[in-house]
Amino acid sequence: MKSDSTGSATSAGGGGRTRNRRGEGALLRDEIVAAAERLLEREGDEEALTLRSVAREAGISAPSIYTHFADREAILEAVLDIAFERLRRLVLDAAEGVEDPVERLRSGCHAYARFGMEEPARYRVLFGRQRANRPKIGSPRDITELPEVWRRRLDAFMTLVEALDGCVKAGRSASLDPFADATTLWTSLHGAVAMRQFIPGFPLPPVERTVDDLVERVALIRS
Amino acid sequence: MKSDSTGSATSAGGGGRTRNRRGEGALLRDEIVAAAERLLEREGDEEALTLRSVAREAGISAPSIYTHFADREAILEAVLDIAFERLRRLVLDAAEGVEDPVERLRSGCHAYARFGMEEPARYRVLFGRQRANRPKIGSPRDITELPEVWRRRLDAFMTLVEALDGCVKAGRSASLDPFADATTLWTSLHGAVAMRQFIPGFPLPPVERTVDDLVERVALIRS
DNA sequence: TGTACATCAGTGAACGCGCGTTCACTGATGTAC
DNA sequence: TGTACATCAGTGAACGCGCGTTCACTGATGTAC
Repeated sequence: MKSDSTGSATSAGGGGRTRNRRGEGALLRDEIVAAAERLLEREGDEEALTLRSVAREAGISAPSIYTHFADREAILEAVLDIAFERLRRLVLDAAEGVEDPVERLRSGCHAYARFGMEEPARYRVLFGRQRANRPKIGSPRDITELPEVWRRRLDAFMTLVEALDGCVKAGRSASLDPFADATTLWTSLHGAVAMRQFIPGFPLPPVERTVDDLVERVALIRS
Repeated sequence: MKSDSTGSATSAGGGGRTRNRRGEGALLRDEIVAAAERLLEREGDEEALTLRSVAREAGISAPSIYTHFADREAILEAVLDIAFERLRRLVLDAAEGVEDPVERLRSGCHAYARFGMEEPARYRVLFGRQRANRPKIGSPRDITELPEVWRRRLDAFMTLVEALDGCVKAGRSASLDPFADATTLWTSLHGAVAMRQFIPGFPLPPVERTVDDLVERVALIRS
């Protein structure tokens, strides 16, 4: 019951997992990441991802991790990668193919909020407590000066900026500064999602309604 | 340099602190809380407040804490108390005495955001990672059903609701649902503050401008 | 005024825990000859 | 086809660390008589 070395998660009982064949050692990397993802979803908290807990969940010994990851931080990095790739995909897919610029913006915003509500642990990995490697730069002039890791994370955000631009160009938004208004819209969406995660018992309106209100009002959509 | 028992923080050098006189033992409670506050501000992270680190900062031995606090959690509770009392005061003071309802709302919102920007660690204690004792209730009908600890925390928020109500009654806001719109305004302020803390290098507009935009647009102020 | 004693404020040593990481190893598997 | 050997995938034991908490204690200080 309190065994440390044997995680009962993957193959449980008897002999434990069978090791990979020669030349297929790299497969374990994926198993480790999958275990970390499982743990994250189950515990809902990045802090639950210790090197040892991940190893336990994957059904391997702790030192085995080091064949595939430099240290604990590298595992978190991999989880982070997955999270923002997923957010990117969801937002891009939602906007893709939607012709009407306002609907395009709305659709992207709803996808963003839905991700936050339905995959709260992953969302928090992206935008919860700040990680070690946040940008140290003082005040970049524009988004392209941000470090690579941040640009990738903000890909989804850039979709919103472009969508709002589209609304302005089509005369559907009265925004005088689409970039600034897109950032405000984005941080407002973040607040809507984060607070709903934080105080689940609080009588906030359904997130869909708040998203609609925010898009219309913050992005100055003409009705 | 790596002494554990002697924190060099308060009285440093020679004999260490002088113990309180008989009957004045309760004074240590305040010293402990003050040490926790100092640590919080210096480290910027609630997690830095371990029972031992607080004791070190206060210049006392770890077990001495137990005379005044049941456990580590109780120290955090005290820090939380301070944080939301401070937020309450700032927002109430900002709104107090301002006659014009729109200005009253604006003033309260700016105070909220200023608190978040100027005392980020304290703000995060209030609205960062969720604590153990968040409300377990399902879906309260209104705010008065929330547990005491949450009602106190949301006192500042209620000021915003009332201020928005004032705007509506004065015909200065077109809001049809002041409570819902106040919550949206609040979570948007939270997002604006939280994201600025999270990505300090990102070229977001000055928070004051975003706050003004949010008040005007989300609260549907007539201009 | 003197003294025995209770109380109070606080300490030092120790506990068991889970953590990240290192190290020497084991045993199966493929390969060169 | 047989065999010695290198390589690969992964393990078990151990390390030092800081943590929260417990326990028996110490020494100064006020108080009862």
